[in-house]
Amino acid sequence: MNKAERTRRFIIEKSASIINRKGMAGTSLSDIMEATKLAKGGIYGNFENKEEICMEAFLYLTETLARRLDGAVNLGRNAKEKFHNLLEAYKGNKDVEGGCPILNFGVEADDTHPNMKVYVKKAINSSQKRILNIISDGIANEEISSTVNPKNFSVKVFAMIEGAILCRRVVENDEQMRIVMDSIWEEFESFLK
Amino acid sequence: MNKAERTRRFIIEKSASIINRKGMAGTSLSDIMEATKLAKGGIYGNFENKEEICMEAFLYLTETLARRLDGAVNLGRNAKEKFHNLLEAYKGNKDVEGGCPILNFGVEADDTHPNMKVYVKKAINSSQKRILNIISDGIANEEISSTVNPKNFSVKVFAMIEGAILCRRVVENDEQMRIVMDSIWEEFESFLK
DNA sequence: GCAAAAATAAACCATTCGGTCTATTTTACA
DNA sequence: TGTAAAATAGACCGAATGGTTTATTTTTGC
Repeated sequence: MNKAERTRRFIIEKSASIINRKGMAGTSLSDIMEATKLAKGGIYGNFENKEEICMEAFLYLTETLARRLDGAVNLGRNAKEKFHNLLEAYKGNKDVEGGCPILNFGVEADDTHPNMKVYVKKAINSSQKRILNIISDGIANEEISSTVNPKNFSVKVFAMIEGAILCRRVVENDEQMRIVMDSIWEEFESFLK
Repeated sequence: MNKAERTRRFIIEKSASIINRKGMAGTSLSDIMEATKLAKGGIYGNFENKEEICMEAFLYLTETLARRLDGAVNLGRNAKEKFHNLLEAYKGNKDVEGGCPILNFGVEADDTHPNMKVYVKKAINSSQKRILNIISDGIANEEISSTVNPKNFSVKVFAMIEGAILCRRVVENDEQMRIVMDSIWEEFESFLK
């Protein structure tokens, strides 16, 4: 990684949580300048424009999150453990400043940033696939009842988690998140053979 | 309603869907001027600042939505019909331009607009209460099994719906919304005596 | 360690931002 | 219908916006 790549990376890392919190429109170049302690030249020498920084910030945030979730899942030795670890990882993810990037960028991008929307779409897909794979594998090795529809379940669980994240952030307490997660887990356990 | 009140109302109605789509930070005064065909003086004579317009726009959007949902619910003669009507009303709510204001304003407000966050919090509460009341009443008149926890169910259903709205808007098709709604309905039916 | 290349600081740009002010028009009421 | 009050248009404001350019500094490879 040469200097340019390192600086680019540095700018993304420093900007990502600001953009995640304040939004794309709400984050100004001076915010980014302050966070990186770089002058405009230093930033625009590495990026085309603000939009490019936002794009990269989103990818960085989702990749970081994906790594964490995948890491948790992979610690499980079977579907039950994997799914449990995934829920716990989501619950404990408060430290990603600003909340879920899929939620934040998705809401802002849907009407105004078609390019960003494509990235968010992919991130939603990956998130649902992570759940789906656990279920499908669980069915394949006869851990989970084959009557379960993995696609439907993964769509539903993902929606519930995103909704719960919204509520946790706005209402400012964990009760609703706990209720939702407990409910997901209860349903999952009923699938186990 | 005198002229000032009418103009104020007019500005809110014209601005609301723009702010819902582009966000508070993403909506400029010139956007509002263009939508209302008013000059700055005409706008600032009726509002203190942009934030006040955003606040009122949110209230207008949520009140409009609440009226529609309540209207649908009240057409039902029992818990089953009421809940069915509510789900259908949510499904058909695509015409509120920009999607659910709770989602849009909630995501933008959570880190940056504490006053707005209070309003969103109240709107979440009302939405959950609408669901909760249907269930509680259904239990009271022995239509729904008393083993159901109305609070937990309403929290869960609300989270699922908001998550589904996000997915519908980003992924740009109704499949996930349909899956989520079908799943909610299936669970609800299992509660009926 | 030196020269070429890459990266950065900072002055600069036009434009837009939210917001104010005053002159004029419109409304409302007697 | 005349007049006082309310409402609006539009010029104006300074600050901040995203973005460009140029001169300087820092890296890099020999």
